Amino acid sequence: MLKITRKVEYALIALRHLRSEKDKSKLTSAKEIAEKYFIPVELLAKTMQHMSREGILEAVHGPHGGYLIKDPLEKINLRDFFEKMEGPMGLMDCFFDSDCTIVSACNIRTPIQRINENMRSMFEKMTLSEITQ
Amino acid sequence: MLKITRKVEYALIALRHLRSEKDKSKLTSAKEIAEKYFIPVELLAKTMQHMSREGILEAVHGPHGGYLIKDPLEKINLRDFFEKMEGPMGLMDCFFDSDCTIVSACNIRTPIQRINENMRSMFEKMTLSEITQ
DNA sequence: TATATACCCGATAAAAATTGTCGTATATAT
DNA sequence: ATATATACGACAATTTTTATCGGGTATATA
Repeated sequence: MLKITRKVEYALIALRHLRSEKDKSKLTSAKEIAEKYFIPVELLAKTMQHMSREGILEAVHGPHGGYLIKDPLEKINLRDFFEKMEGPMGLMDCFFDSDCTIVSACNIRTPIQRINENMRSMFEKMTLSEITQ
Repeated sequence: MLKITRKVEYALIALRHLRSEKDKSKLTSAKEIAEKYFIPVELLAKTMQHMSREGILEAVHGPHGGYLIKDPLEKINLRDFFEKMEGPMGLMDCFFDSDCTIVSACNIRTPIQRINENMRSMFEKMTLSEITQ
């Protein structure tokens, strides 16, 4: 309950690793990171591909290729990051799918929504750079 | 991701219902609430039993029995409530289980823990009464 | 230009967690 | 006595998460 997914976890590990690279222009491959942190290669690869699609990382193909952090992590807040990786964030499903049979009778939608906003705004105030340092 | 469980959801629905009962000494059965909100009876029953074990509700056996809110909901904060219902709250498993193979190499434990504390303290500032009104 | 390396991505399989059901027991009002 | 309601462990079904597989494309280098 209230947990982040492995995908997000792996993404953070990768970012943190890339960030702590002294030479900021050094490329690091998914394989390299996966091995270092004992993460399934394929899965980490996909995760990094995802970040690259979202413009968080920059990818370079071919031998000696790999990834690079694109924009300063200070610029990306945690809410945006989580939602880029996992879609809209909500304590309950009913905020995205609408196929909830209870919905009409539901008596907690509004209050939950309030908490949700609190949570979103909390994450909005934190940036990726705070997690990766 | 970052979702509450149905169990907690059902618990909140039940609390909200009990709370809005005009006659504060009126008992309401699990069956009654389950039918009103289209929740599986057995599941809601268990959830209410759980709340009763935790001292949130008071149970009365036998015909015309049911549940009653025990102490004012203002007194219970959301962190306590969530943790009573679902165990310790943490963004990642590594804060409870210690059987994470990465742990020694993990580079994000500390920062994640910081966010975790933020989240816990956010929920600590809200009480059950805010959700159920 | 052949080859090896690395990114890219959809489909699918395996594992885990959540959600729901069942059977049985206990308490109590009528 | 009986019907109603809570109590609870064990199990089954479902859903979600996690991981793997098989095929692609790009590019450095020999």
